Amino acid sequence: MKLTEAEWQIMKALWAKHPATAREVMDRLPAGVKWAYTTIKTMLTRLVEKQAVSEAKQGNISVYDPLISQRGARLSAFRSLLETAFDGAMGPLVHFLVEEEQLTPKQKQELARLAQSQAQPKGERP
Amino acid sequence: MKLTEAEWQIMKALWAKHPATAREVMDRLPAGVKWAYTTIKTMLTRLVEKQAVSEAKQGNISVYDPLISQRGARLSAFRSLLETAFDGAMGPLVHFLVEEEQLTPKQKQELARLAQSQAQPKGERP
DNA sequence: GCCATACTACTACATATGTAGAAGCCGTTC
DNA sequence: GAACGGCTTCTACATATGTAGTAGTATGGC
Repeated sequence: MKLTEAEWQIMKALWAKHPATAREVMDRLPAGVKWAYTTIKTMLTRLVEKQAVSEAKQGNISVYDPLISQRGARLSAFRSLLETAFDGAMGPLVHFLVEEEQLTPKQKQELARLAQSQAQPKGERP
Repeated sequence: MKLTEAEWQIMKALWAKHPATAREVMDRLPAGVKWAYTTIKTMLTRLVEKQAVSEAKQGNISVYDPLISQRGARLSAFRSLLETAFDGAMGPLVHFLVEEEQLTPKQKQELARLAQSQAQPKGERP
């Protein structure tokens, strides 16, 4: 499920609160995003077509719900980046991440800590 | 410098060997990619317009060179993903990376190792 | 009952992206 | 010197994406 930039904005608003009406989505868009109400409707309609969002009518009002999770969306966005920009392999990305800046020392530490705890699970969990 | 999927293919071929003619680029595209020669030319022209690639004439033949590095392209693709899908923060991405699968245990170990070596620089640098 | 709202469906349109054909120019080969 | 093959520039066109207007319809307030 590949989302476009604009679709991400809508989805984020929906994930933040759902089910939600188009108007509610509108109210939750980041301050910078100033779209016409009908633009939001268009995006929502497209997302419904894509089956990223469900639409239910309450009376004549549409109420939307995400059908894909943020995690799922992140996963596919991430995989897509990995494919096109990093030869589809984690190796180059890990290298890039750690070597080529990006991380503050603190984040590096956290990363190291997390990675380690994952790499060597002591009392593993079912 | 935002590259599209197709443009990435071209750039990868160019990074692999450059300067290169359109035909050389064509020969270096991944096996799966079967584009008409003129398609490659179109992509190259667009990349030149975008200033991602330079074009020099040798006689009547165009020879292309990347103007942006793979590293640079990766960086901006990465940042773009971070922006749209991970709230622009490394935190969520690091969490995602480590928690939400993706890494083999081996990679996690490597990541931990790399991250640690970076996180605790002994003779630090200004 | 009538009006102002708010909502919906449909249509529109510019720009971006993927993909390629057509036509013309030039050097190599008989 | 005519034909062939390769290169170039232009043009084309479908689909995707971003963004929104218009017109019709239902609803709550007075």
